[in-house]
Amino acid sequence: MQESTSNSSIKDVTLVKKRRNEIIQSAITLFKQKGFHRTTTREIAKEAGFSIGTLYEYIRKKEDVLILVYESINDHVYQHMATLTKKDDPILDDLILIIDSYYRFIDDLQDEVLILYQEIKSLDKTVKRKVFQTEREQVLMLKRTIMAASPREMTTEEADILANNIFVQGHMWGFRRWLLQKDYTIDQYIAMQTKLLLQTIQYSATEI
Amino acid sequence: MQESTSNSSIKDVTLVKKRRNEIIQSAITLFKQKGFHRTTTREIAKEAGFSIGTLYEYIRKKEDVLILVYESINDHVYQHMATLTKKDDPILDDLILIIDSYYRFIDDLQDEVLILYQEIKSLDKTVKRKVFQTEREQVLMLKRTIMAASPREMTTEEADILANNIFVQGHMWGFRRWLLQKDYTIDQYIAMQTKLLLQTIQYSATEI
Amino acid sequence: MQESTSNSSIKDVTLVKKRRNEIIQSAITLFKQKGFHRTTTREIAKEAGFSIGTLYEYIRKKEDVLILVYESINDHVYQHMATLTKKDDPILDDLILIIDSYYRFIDDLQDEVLILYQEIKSLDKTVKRKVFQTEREQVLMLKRTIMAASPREMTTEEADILANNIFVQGHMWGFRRWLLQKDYTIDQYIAMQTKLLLQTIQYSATEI
Amino acid sequence: MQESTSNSSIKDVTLVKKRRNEIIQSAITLFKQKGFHRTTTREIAKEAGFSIGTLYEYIRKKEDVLILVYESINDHVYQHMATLTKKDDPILDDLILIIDSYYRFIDDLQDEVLILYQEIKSLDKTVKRKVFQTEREQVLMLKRTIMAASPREMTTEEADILANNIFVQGHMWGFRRWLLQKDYTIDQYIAMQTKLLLQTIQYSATEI
DNA sequence: CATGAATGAGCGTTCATTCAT
DNA sequence: CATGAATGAACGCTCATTCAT
Repeated sequence: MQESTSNSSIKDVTLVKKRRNEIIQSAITLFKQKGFHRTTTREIAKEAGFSIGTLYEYIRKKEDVLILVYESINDHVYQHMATLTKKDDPILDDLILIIDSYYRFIDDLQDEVLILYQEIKSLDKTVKRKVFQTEREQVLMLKRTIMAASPREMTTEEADILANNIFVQGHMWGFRRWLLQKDYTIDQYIAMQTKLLLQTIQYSATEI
Repeated sequence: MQESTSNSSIKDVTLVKKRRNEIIQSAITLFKQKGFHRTTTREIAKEAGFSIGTLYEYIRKKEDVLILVYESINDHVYQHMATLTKKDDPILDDLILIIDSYYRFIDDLQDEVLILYQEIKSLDKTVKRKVFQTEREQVLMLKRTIMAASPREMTTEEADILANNIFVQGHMWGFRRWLLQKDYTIDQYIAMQTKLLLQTIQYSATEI
Repeated sequence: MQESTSNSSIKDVTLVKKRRNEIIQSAITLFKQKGFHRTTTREIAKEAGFSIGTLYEYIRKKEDVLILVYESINDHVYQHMATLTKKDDPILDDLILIIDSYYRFIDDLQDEVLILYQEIKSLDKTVKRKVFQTEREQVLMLKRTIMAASPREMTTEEADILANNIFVQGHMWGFRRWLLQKDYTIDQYIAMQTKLLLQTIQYSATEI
Repeated sequence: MQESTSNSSIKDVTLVKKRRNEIIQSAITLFKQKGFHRTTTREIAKEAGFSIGTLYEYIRKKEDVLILVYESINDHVYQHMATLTKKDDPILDDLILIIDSYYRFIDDLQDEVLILYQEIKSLDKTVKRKVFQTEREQVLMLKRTIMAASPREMTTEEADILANNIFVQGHMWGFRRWLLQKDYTIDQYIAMQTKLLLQTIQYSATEI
């Protein structure tokens, strides 16, 4: 999935991978604190432990750092969702576990998800589209699991909106903290959202 | 509610109000297009129709513009929610109308809401807290309406999570467009989310 | 003739003219010493007596300075040639005076002409073409005068090559100094070149 | 003639010669396209087929490349002129052939001569003087031939200025292309300049 | 001898902010 | 009150040069 900013003046491929990971980690640390625009390339280099010149041996423009960061976080989240939903004939208990695991995963990655949301406008169109596509695929995986795990017949539209809601409510836990994390622990939040979901799934669709 | 960046070298209070509104409108126009960081103070002044010198008679720093914009959008959204939920003994149909009106309102203000989400990290702590507080109050108003309108007994936690979900799912319509607006019209989205809510509300809480 | 880099963020037109002249004079001083590439924008600003920020209120890019310098020198030289050759029915003595005046003028502008020759490759295509055109026009004016002043019939090709030679031999005095200024004073150089020209002009063209 | 930047960390003399020639050819190729300042040392090394580290085994500074190039072109042009003018008792026809051959030679080396003219300011004083000296010697050889070949008595000053004119008019063909190569082919240019020269040489010097 | 990753001084350029008019 | 010319710190980025391997 990840191919990224391919061009680098450095020939040693494993070194490129290593250095770019250092760049990504440093950038995430700084972007969490001050965002992309308030972080300077010199700060990224310093945090990564090398000089500004070295930084530019591994990227072409500052925006490339943002792209690397996006691809990294995006990949990370995507891989997790793919692993969670890869089971062939999921039952309701599987779905419950998936949601639990997904929400706890996002809880760990709160700041990274915040970055995804806040700097997307600064991204190049191509990368933006790629990020969007990855998100759509995650929702799709969730939707398939929901339909398979549901004890009752369910329209594809209904499953779709449920998948979207679960997906974004995960993100919401991270980036609307002040709204939620004062009143709930992650356990409570998961319990509440799961309960709501189950009510919906088990409710006979004909009754409305 | 709005008092903000009180310091201005200008004495005429109505003039200050007028000029600041011009600044806010110009800034929103520009922030929608290029975001806060890519918009220059010169551009804001030009868009507002006066000189850079004049701009600085009504603000102290560029960040003040962001604060003015935040307070304005925040006020706007808050006022709408307050109006929607001010009815004394709401029934279920009132709640349905409120959600409908709220989602359509957010649909109109998509770009403004995007600004709220994207530049919040750049804000001063005090202002940030104020923005958070306003959001909490909106959720609170929604929660009260849900509890009052619900045909069955409902725990305060259940109403709270429902209110939060509705609130953020409104925002989500705007800032996760690529995920939703390809597959749904605003009418369909409202219909789906309302249906889900009603299933939940009408479902007997004891059955789980 | 001169219109140049028209765009400036400064509104006061006479101030723009004044500042740009200061930029041109400073740049010429520095380009004489170290050439365009070795001169920094900060040096140009400092030499002109203002800050780097102010410099960039009057130009958009460093290359604009080179363009301004080119247009200025070019204009200057062109105007001189135009004035020299504007007489209606020149006789041989007029031509001799023109050459004398032209060579002395170039002698004064030695360093400026050197700049014209040495940085032309760095110029934008449009400006380059304009410079070339101005040179062609100067040669044309010289050619017309030669034909009019010649005591004998002369083909247009002959006059053309003579005009070209005079024109470039003027420049040559300036930028091939080491070749000439060790052996000749400007007076001697003019005398020699004039003598050669007269020999050619007076020689009956049929005899070859 | 060529000894140049003697300092190299490499001991094998023939290897040094080989590598430096590769450097010179690569540099000339690149300087023709983008000039000295816009060409990077990395590009020179790459074009020459070795690494940047290796390049710096054979030069000390980037300017050394310019020196090598200058010496090479200069040598080349000098050798040609020396060969052309080595005949012992030249007659007028020899002179005509020399000029023809010289102009055609310069025509082939147009871009190289342009380099000579455009970057001379960047050169170290010692090298500059050497280049100048080489040029003076070329003019001198031409001058001797003119005097020997002339059918009439000629003052040394007259021969000197003629030699200078021929020499620079050759260069002029190359670096003032736009002025000449629109209107003349190289054949026509040579014919015209030769005709002018012959008129001058054959004209009885006493008649003025 | 050859390599190429690392360095950092220094470049061109921007733009928030000031202040004399 | 309004103006806009002036400022300079600070940014993103380049590239000649070095040196460990």
